[in-house]
Amino acid sequence: MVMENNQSFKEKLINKGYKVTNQREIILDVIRKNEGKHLDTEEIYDLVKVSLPGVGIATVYRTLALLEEMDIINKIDLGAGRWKYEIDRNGESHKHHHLICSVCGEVTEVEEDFLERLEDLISSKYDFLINDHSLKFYGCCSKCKSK
Amino acid sequence: MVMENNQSFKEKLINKGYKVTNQREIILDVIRKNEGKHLDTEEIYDLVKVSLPGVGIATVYRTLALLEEMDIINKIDLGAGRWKYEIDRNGESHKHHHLICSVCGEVTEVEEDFLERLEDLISSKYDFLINDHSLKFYGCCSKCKSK
DNA sequence: ATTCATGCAAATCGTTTGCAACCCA
DNA sequence: TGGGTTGCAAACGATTTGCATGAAT
Repeated sequence: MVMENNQSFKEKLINKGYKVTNQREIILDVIRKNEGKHLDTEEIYDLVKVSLPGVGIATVYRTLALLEEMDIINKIDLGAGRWKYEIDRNGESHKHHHLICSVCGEVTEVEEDFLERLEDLISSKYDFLINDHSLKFYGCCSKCKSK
Repeated sequence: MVMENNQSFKEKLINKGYKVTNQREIILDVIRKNEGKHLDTEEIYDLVKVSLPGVGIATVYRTLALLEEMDIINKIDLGAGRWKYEIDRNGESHKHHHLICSVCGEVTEVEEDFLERLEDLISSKYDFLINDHSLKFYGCCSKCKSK
């Protein structure tokens, strides 16, 4: 199968003493080719099975944990016990927020980050050192509104 | 045992054809008496067992779901798969944010709500009708910083 | 007496782990 | 060859459900 732009992934694996396997390449490929779709573990598993019918879900869980540890993907907490995976863009994952449609479940990214001043204010008022934040808006997306 | 200010709770139960039981009164009492402590299900269970040693955890789960359905408590999503319960204050539960200490797990409430202008901006730019939002800051609380 | 609620245990769901077989280096 | 990796099944923790018993009305 054809892989694109996974040279650094292979190198990272080798550098850490890990092995380059079909499963790992296909799982990362599925995440890359579905960027923006905010796949969860089960959805990734289903897509990987298309190329690799015999794959076990344990391998998917283990590979997602590995990719996260290697800072290749981020596990995004959508709240309500839901998670999604997305490609890490140089540690800038916290620099955007999510719009979560309560009707269809669609997740849209809001590229801006508006919270710096608010962080400063809270940080001093509550004497709390802020490392990260998570901001989600729940409601109804434009597609669902028009129905 | 002495219960305070649960008249409306009893009335609501009766109005809906539910029964007033010791378990239900004690569980609500525990949540009321620990407001601000952000108890999860297991912690509520442990506290209820003090007054009612034989209680089953299924009863706690069922009663929490009932209290939520009756708008007496809110289930607050703290992210990272963690939840807490708090007394419903007339649907104003979304008007505050949470500081979550990554070291000790302490949850502090930030009473202010700063997001109205941001909501307006996002709402028009993304054509997304916002019903609710969730904002969490992760970091290190003052107690843990000083250690 | 009737009906709903409870406690218990079994079932379920998503995730993790132990282990023998397997495969990449 | 040898150690990391896989698939499978069992284990796991949190939550839910079925059912007979027990309590509230």
